Amino acid sequence: MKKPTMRDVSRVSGLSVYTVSRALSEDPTGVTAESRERVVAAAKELGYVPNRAAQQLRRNTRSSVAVITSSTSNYYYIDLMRGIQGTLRDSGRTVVVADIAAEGYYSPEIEDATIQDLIQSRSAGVISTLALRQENLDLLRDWQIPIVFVDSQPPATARSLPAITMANYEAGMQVGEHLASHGYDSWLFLAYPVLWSTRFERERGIREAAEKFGAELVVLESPNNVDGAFATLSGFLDAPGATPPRALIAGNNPMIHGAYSVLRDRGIAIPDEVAVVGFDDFAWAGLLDPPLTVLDEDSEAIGVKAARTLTRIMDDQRTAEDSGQSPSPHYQPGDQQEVKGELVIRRSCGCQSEVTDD
Amino acid sequence: MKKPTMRDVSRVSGLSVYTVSRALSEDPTGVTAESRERVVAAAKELGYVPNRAAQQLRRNTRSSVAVITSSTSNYYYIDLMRGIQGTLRDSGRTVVVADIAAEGYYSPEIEDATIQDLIQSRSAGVISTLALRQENLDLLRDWQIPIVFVDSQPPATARSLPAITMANYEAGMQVGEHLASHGYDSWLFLAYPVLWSTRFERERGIREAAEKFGAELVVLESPNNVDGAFATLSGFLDAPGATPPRALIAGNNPMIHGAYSVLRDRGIAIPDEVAVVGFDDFAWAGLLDPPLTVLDEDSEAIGVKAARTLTRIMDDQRTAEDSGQSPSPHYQPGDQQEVKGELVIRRSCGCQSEVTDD
DNA sequence: GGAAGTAATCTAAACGTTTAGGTGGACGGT
DNA sequence: ACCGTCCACCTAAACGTTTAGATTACTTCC
Repeated sequence: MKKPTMRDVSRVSGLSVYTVSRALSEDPTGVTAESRERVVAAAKELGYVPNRAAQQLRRNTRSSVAVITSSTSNYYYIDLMRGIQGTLRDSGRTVVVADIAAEGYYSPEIEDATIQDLIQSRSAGVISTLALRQENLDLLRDWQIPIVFVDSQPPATARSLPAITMANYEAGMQVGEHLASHGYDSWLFLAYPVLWSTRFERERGIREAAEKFGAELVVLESPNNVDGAFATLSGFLDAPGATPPRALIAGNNPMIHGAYSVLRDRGIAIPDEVAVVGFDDFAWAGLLDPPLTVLDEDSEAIGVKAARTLTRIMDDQRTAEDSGQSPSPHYQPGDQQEVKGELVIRRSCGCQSEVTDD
Repeated sequence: MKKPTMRDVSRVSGLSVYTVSRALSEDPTGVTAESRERVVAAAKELGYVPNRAAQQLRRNTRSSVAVITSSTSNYYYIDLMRGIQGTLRDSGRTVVVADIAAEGYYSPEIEDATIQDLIQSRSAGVISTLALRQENLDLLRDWQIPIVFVDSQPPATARSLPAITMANYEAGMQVGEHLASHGYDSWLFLAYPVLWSTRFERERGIREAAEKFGAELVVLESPNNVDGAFATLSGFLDAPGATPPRALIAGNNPMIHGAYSVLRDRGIAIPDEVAVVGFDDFAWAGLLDPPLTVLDEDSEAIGVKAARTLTRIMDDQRTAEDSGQSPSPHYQPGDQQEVKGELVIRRSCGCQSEVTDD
């Protein structure tokens, strides 16, 4: 079967391609109801489906939104994507996923290649969970592709770009306060690399809390995956003369997982010997042994907000273009939003009362 | 900044668009090294990036692979995607994610719209975690878009299509045998809808095991999400005269989650009062309370196999087309693979010995 | 020196859409 | 009967690439 084109529909219906195009468009003005019916019938008979590449070329439109992520080892990504997908579906845009730091190891080459790819396919917009290289941000700007950061901040040199983030400093502070309220005075922050920019503010919050409450703080950096966290924490505990902390703060999902595994393997009791608090809630947190106290960031809501912000920017861009103005993305101050995190208290921190959630 | 086209590069370099095109192509034959340098320099100076829509239109090629999923409430999806993404990246194809059953509720309209969309964008191939409507399979066939099913089977009317599945019948059997070995004789299978075709074989295996070992079996169908599972199981237990089963088999991740939540909320001890076995391993299974015995299907390996199979088919297709033959996708018998599941014994089934994993 | 070959380059026609600018006919008002 | 309006429709030119076929310049060989 040869793929039917608009010309075929034109031939079968006996109407010109112009009329066919008009009849099949969103807003079929200038076409009699009867003609349109003939066109639709012919299209159906032939199994005609428009060629998007040709449409995009001619109309100079973009249709897909790329999500740049370090996703796949981090479970919050599922909720985030759900939020993004659900919101974007309504606006009729496709979601393309580009994982540039699979398994927690980041490579600049993959980042560059990915950006090139996005530009080649003339993406409509980008949502990124990672800070990107300045060079690549410049490229996106030149090509007028709007970007929204989620979870992570834009890099220091481009702080005005839209970003939906958690109030990470306050979150770190909050965690620290809670640990202090239990009387713990030696803390360990098991952290992922700074490439994920949430790290910076979270650490700052924790650090200030430690100072304020006179706790001792060790920050331990691990690759952003479970095995790395496991190895890093094991290595720390095995070092000669090392003393385990009284409380452990796990920076994100993989860190939590690694930490729980290490503690369980060594028979260290949570929370009696070491208390644990994690960042980023996830479905199973309440069913772990013991149920994990986390600072929850509501990833789905963040995803929804990011998608909405991006949609607004893209829509503005299109109307600006239609009225002949510059199609540069127009960012507003309100495009930077902070979402408050919430401490979900379960038992790993030492609290008795477990909140009833799932 | 106006977006530079090939014509601009041609003007700046002083060479024709033909030479520019050749010089920038993968295999720059018929161009002097010097000319090519001039072209590359001009392209770089202008910040030229080829327009993929134009390329696709002219070359009649496809570049992106769509993953159709019911993903986002099911955690095995992460591992699956990791397998697919990693494999496909190497072959230079983009991955597009289309979620047609978010939250476990499926809608045929979304399925149809998604398929239309895939055809419009002339996708190179499809990987689907769900059985699709016959009508849509016909469409994909007409448009010569190859498809590989993962996890799920193709629908009954198209059994010859490629599929990478777990040996679900054997898996069900295996679970049944293990429960029987503990002496449990009343089982409850908490299942998701048949739309996810793994359901059928899993149930058959369990059913036959129940017969073989003389156990009583109740099958309870729930929407494919956590809340649905919670409600369904609660409803069952609350029914007048209902007796809780001695063993509960949870059909997949959301079912496990719902079941664990219900049992914990009601203070029913696992495994002493009700033993639990789940399908599909996930990262946290070993850290739950109690650690969950599961039938693991190695989703990442399945993803890798699916992506490899699809890549082979797409490559064949292209070479066939280049040599003037029919570009219909050519499926081989070996494209149907079954991956063996493995019973990972932890404690929720009643076993004492816990395997040390993660 | 000239025929014949070869390699580098060019010109121009596609690919499948959308859309500016025209054509022609029906209608109504004078 | 004439002019002007409107409307449905058409023709043809784009959009940014790739590529078949033509052209040119340069070698090589007799």
